[in-house]
Amino acid sequence: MSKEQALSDKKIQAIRGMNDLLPDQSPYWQYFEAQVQTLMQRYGYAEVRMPIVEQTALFARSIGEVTDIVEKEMYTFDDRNGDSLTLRPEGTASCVRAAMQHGLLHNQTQRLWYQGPMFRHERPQKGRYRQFHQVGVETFGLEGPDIDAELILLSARLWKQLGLLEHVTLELNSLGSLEARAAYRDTLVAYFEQHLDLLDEDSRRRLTSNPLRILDSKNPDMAAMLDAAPQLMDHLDAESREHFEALTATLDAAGIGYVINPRLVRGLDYYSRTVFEWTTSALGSQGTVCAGGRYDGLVEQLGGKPTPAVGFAMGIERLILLLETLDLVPDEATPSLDLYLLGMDAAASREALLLGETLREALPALRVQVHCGGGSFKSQIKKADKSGARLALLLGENELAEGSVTVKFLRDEREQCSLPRDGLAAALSELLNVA
RNA sequence: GUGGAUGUAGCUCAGUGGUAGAGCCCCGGAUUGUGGCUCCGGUGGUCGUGGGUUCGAUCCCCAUCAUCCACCCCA
Repeated sequence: MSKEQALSDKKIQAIRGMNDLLPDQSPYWQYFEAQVQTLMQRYGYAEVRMPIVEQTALFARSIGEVTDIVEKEMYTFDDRNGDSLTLRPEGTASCVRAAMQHGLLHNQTQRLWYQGPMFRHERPQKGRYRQFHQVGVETFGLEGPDIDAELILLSARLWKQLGLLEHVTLELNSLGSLEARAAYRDTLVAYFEQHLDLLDEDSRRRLTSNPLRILDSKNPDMAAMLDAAPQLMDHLDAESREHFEALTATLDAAGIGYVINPRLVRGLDYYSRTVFEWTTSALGSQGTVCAGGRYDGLVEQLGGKPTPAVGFAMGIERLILLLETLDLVPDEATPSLDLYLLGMDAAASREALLLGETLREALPALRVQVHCGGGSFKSQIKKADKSGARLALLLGENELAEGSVTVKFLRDEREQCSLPRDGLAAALSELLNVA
């Protein structure tokens, strides 16, 4: 079978690892996004929105040429003029680019956030998709540990709001300054080279690409050797140590629990000093729900003035999965109808449609659905019930003749009643307690 | 990229080498203008796709695509 034939015969479906968000799920997302938006406003962070596509070089230069993300996970293609473009695999690089390009970093500090889709060509799995969504938070121009602490407090407040705080763990580490990190890296590589025979295949590969990540290995055969490896914490420069100690002291004072994980190494090259991760054990192997750190060198690396920066990103799919798993989405997050209007015949149906408009005009908070598509009276009432509405408003010949509506209580044991259409809004407002 | 499991109705799943079933959903009826419960009836499937073996394949074999789980990676 030719490729063309295969394409034409095949049902068209979504790209692997890229999901549709359907009506039963969208309320969860709206709930989460609303929580995030108000939280950011409460901390004085401003939203930015960047394009989904950037020049490939932006990611290669920021994330690191030899990381897995850049080497084999990016959606990269040529634009019609031959430029190499890439669907963003993460948001920080774009955000830095945007902030630099528009002078947001010129002698000022910034607290920014964004959200949107990211793209990585990985094998899909629970909590890991090729198009996934992140909320990113980035701050610029602030070098002290106070802003590191603020970001962690902000994220902790979000977990608290969502009811997740007791289900996630904060892991902390410091990578030291870029210089200290580079020196430690050399020490570590030297150590591993002495124990080459103990390294598994993956780790040998990482010896040249990202030796720090070997520390993170799950291979039990390597555990003893890794335990004996030189510790990052012992190789911190004095300033980084001070920075880290100030951060933990602030977290202690704020009552935020954490675990210092000397093996916590973020995968992206641009991190230095503080790195942290919020993890959960409730999601299987993709347990990192939020992660970030300091990247003081990145702005300069991308051609800007040296600018301290810290940020983090949350994985929205993972957080929503967690909220679902733990049944933490409140019922109010799924909005239900107040009224379902229906008419017995064509004339009454048209009247119902118009009455719906009148009521929405008078009571903006009212949630009203008008039956469309005809059908028997009985089937229309069934639909009213299924809609979840609290009341059904029935219109028929009698109601049209006397200018009334029949109000049927769908959720209460209460006799239906007749109300005049004059002043109906006021009567319903009282009945439903809706403004 | 590697390993394993699974693809049958819109959904959740039975099933057999002789071209298919249940429950839920949906539609209609029992109830001339009244939902939820009950009863009766009905719509709906190229058994993921392509090929092979066979008189005959949804079932056996191969390939492919998709989903899930783990590795890897990471949010």
